[in-house]
Amino acid sequence: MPELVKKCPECGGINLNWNKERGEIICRDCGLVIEEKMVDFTQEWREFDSADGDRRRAGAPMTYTQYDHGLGTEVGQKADLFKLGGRERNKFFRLRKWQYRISTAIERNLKLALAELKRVSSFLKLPKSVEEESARIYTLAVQRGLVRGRSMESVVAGALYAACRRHDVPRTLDELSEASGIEKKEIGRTYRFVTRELGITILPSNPADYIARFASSLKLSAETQSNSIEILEEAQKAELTSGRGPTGIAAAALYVSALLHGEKRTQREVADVAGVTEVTIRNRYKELLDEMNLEKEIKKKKKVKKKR
DNA sequence: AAGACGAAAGTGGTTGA
DNA sequence: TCAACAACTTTCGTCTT
Repeated sequence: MPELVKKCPECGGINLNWNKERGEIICRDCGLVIEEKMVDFTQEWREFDSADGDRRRAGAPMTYTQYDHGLGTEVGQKADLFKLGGRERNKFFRLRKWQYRISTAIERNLKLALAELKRVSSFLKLPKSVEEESARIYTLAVQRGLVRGRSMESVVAGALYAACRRHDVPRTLDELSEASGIEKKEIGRTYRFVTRELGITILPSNPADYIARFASSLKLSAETQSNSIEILEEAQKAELTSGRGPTGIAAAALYVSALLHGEKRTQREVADVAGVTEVTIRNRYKELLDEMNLEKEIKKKKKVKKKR
């Protein structure tokens, strides 16, 4: 925490929280944001100049979730106006006008879009890193004019979806669709379009990334969860996973694992949280049984039950 | 009665000519 | 641009628990 502020000017509290990432100081008692866009005093761990090892930089940390990156400029201020002569004053107005024209269209769009983005992101409880990434993607998309002809919201949703995938915190299209109010296919379309145009490469999502979330909403034990990941790994070796929807595979692995651990969930329940149908689970489930020697274990379970 | 299973027909998207 | 194709869904009837 920099020396500048020690007490909250509003309530006098000393319980201040310095959010380095956003360059804000916030009073924990009254919630007042005391200082925004302040200089980040933490060191930059990159070497700028090999001649001296001095690491430094200046300026507020840049962020994409603020429409002007937190670095916006404005030509002149009203107060300066009175110091200028007629000619200078004309020049001043001209410059201001240009500045306004250039930036206003894109910025207004970004301002709205980022508000929407934050809304959806917080609805889905996405981490800050994903939010930043998607804001970056959206900004690029706007600059390339990719939003034209598409609704702003759908591009936002597409950017979020892409960011989720890149950060290995995949959300299903259904979830994104629910959070943003955009149709699933529309999101998928803009997602593909934007990533293609921007040359963003996305690895196919790993089913294991879904396990944790599905397991917790099904209230399954930790063992069941880790076991299902083992099942997934075997399935991947047996090449059961390529070309299939990752959610279906994750759901099936979880279903099998739950059976083996005596924490049975119905196919319906698993299907619902995974956003697939029972039929898909059945198909994957059957393949899993075929390829792995799980049949015996399942039968064992059944026998145990009969004895009781 | 509810859940599991499987067949058949339909949908949206990819691929290759 | 169109047709073939694979994955997935919807729907429905049957079997099992």
